[in-house]
Amino acid sequence: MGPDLSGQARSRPSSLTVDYKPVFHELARVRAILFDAKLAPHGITISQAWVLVHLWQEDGLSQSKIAERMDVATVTTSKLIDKLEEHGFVTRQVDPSDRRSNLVFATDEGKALVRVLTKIVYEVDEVANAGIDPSDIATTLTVLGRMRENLKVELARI
Amino acid sequence: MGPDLSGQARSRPSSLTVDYKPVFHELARVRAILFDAKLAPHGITISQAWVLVHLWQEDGLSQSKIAERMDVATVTTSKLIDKLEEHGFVTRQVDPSDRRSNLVFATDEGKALVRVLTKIVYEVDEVANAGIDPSDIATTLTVLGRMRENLKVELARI
DNA sequence: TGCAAATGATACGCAAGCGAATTAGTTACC
DNA sequence: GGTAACTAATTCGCTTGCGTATCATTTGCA
Repeated sequence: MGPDLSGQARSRPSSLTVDYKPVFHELARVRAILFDAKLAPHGITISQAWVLVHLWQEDGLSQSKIAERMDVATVTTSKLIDKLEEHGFVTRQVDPSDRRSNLVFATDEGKALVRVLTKIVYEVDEVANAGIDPSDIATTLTVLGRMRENLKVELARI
Repeated sequence: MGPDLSGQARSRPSSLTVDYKPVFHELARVRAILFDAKLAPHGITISQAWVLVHLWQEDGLSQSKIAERMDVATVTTSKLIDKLEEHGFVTRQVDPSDRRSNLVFATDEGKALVRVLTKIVYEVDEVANAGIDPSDIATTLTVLGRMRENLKVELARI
C-alpha cells in the first residue's frame, strides 16, 4: 500500500474519495463545459455571463467593483469585459467623478442574455440534480458555501 | 425584480444560491489556489501532482492512459508531463511494443512528492471542513460524485 | 499484401485564471 | 501647493483546460 490519500482518518471520506479523483475540480470543469456548450450559440461564455448577472443586480458598476463582487482579479474582469463589449453586450463609460475608472453598463442585448442564462442554469441543475434527494442537495450547497468561506479565510491569512 | 436566478422552484436552493455566486466554480478555484500555494516550494502544481498520484497507483502508464484516468484531453497531459519531466519528477520511455506511445515513470523524487501531497491534502481538508458536521461532509461528497456522473452522461449525450 | 482507418503524441491557437509591472489619475499629508 | 502614496485599468507572461490539425505508427480488412 502507498500513502493514505484519503487525507482523513481512514473511516471518513474526504475530498480524495475512493476513486482518487479531485471531485471539486472535476465537477466545476464539467459544469463549465456544459454551460459553455449551451451558451455558445449566444456568443458568450459562462464566465462572461456572470459579469452580466452582476450588472443585472446593479448596472453601471466599475470594473474593480465587478472584480470584487466576482472575487477575481481586476485583470480577469478587464478581459471578460473586452469580450462582452466586442459582442455588444456591455458598454464602458469613463466615470466622470474618477477618470481612472470605467463604469460598465449592460446593453439591451446583454440584459436579454441574463434571461437566457436563467433558463440554462435551470437546465443544467435539472441534469446535475437528477435522482438526488433534494434535502441532500440543500445540505451540499450549504456545506460548499461553508467550505468556500473557510478556504477564503485561510487564503487571506497566508 | 429580475428573472429568477435560483434555477429551481423558488423555495428550493440551487447552484446559484442566494449570494448569486457560482459556488462550484469558486470552491474549485479557491482550493486550487491553496493547493498551489502549499505545493509551490516543491516546484509542482496541483494538476501536475495529480499525474504523480496516478503513477503511484500504476507506474509506467502511457500518456493517453493517464489522460483517460484523469478525464482530460491528451494534449493537457502532454504539457503536464513536460513540466514534470523538466523538474525530474517523471521520465518518458518509448513503448517498445508501440512506438507511437510514451510510457511515463515516476522518479524517486516524484514518488516522494506523492507523500508530500498526502500531507497537504490532509491540511487543506482540515481547513475546508472546519466546523462542518462530518456526516454532512459525507453527504456532500456523495452528492458531488453523483452530480459529476450526471453531467458527464449529459456531455457524452451531446 | 497493401491501403484505409484509427490511435498516440504534439504544435498552434483560444479562454480564464493568476501575479508583477506599467501608466494614468486621485488622495493625503507636510 | 507639491510630493508621496494609493488606486484603476491594462499589458505581459505564466498555467491549465479545450479543439483542431498534423505526423508517425499501428491495426484492420478487402
